[in-house]
Amino acid sequence: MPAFQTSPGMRDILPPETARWRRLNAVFADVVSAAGYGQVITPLIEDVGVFTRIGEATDVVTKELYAFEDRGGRHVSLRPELTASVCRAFAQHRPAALPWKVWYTGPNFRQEKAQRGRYRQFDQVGVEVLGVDDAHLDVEIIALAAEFYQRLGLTQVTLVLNSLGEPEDRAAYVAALETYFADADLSEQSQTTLAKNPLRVLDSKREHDAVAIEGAPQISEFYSDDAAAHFAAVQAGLKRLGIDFVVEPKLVRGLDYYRRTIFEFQGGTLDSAQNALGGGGRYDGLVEALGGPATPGIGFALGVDRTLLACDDEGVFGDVTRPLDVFVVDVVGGQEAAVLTAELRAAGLSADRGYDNRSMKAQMKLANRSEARFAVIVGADELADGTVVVRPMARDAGDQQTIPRTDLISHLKDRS
RNA sequence: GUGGUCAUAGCUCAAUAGGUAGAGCACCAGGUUGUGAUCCUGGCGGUUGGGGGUUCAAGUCCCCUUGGCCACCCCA
Repeated sequence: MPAFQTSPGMRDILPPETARWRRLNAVFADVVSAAGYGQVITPLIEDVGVFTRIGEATDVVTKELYAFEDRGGRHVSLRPELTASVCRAFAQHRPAALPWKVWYTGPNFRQEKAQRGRYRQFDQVGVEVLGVDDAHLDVEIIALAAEFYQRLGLTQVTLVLNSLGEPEDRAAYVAALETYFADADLSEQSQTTLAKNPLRVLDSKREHDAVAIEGAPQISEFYSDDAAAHFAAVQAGLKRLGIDFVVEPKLVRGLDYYRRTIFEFQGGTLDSAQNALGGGGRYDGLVEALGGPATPGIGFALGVDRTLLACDDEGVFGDVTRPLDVFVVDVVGGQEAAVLTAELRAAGLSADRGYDNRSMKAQMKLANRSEARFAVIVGADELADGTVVVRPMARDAGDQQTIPRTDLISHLKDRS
């Protein structure tokens, strides 16, 4: 057993898996860049206050924060999510040109018990837009996420949609829920939840609570005219773009800052405990809560791990490793391989080589394992003649040939 | 955080009623002194997650601990 292993809930991501990560990020960057979004990179560590503002009734903040005091006595924390950091950055730098449309990718940290698709350090990709209240923006945001999934090849993704109404609507609804649930037959855990955040009771998966939740008042009964109109506009916009969705009145997302539009993408193949691939919503009060000007905002974050799991389950987005062009086999000491790989790489061809002056057989095995398209072989004869052997590695790619060493680059380029 | 379950070579797994750990894959080396992917032979490789206990004897029983997985919780 090794002396050290990754901490609980943490893990290494090694090749070839890392290639899939890069690919996923590249697809995401393509989608959002094409929509005018710029990348932001914010610190992993923030003043803990940045995160405590996102909700006193949120486990992410109250129980799972990696908070500590640094050597200067500052109370800081690893970020549990990125929306708060982006809003803090907005409040700090006050970009003048609105809307401010940004995207990001990176790790987040939550100290909860890990299981499949749920790690203490987990990556998200996401976008945030600040400064625009338009329902068309809600539609655009959702459409971007949908396009991302589509580009990956995922088909079993369900968009679940709801609106929490304006803050006053939400407050009125919460009050109504409190009254209703006070007399309802709830499980012990849900009664605890009720005291902290009545909305969250709707999320309970316990059978005990099913009847009570079924009969609970619906948020839609509390929408103001504006909220109802906004929600209707969002739905109409999605239909116009041919994006399927399901309105789920009981959808309440974890973070407390959401207002009006909220949405979640659920994978069809994952177990319910991890089926939330990603989600987001409108958070019109968050920038203000962080000391900035009153600014509407909306965004989403998508879990990279879970998205990759969903890709596995659907059998899409499989092998993304780029095959090598050339593997150089040098059985005359290794110096020739050093020169040849340098030349090949400079010419834009990918090239690897064998080391330790191993036998030709051993080096050919390496060439085979590397999945290179060609082996370039240099032995004593070739060295003396100023030639190289170019051997195609695929089964039906023809015979190897000996060519002048000076022709190697052009020869390979002709054959690719 | 609570509960359940599991933990044996790098990987996937075996090991009858407790008796001093095996296989496949992978890796390495050979198979007529230059050539891989098939095949054959051989080799390397484990103080059975860690610690303690019961026993003449424990991978196999008991306790503790660490970690994975699953459910709850929460969320991406």
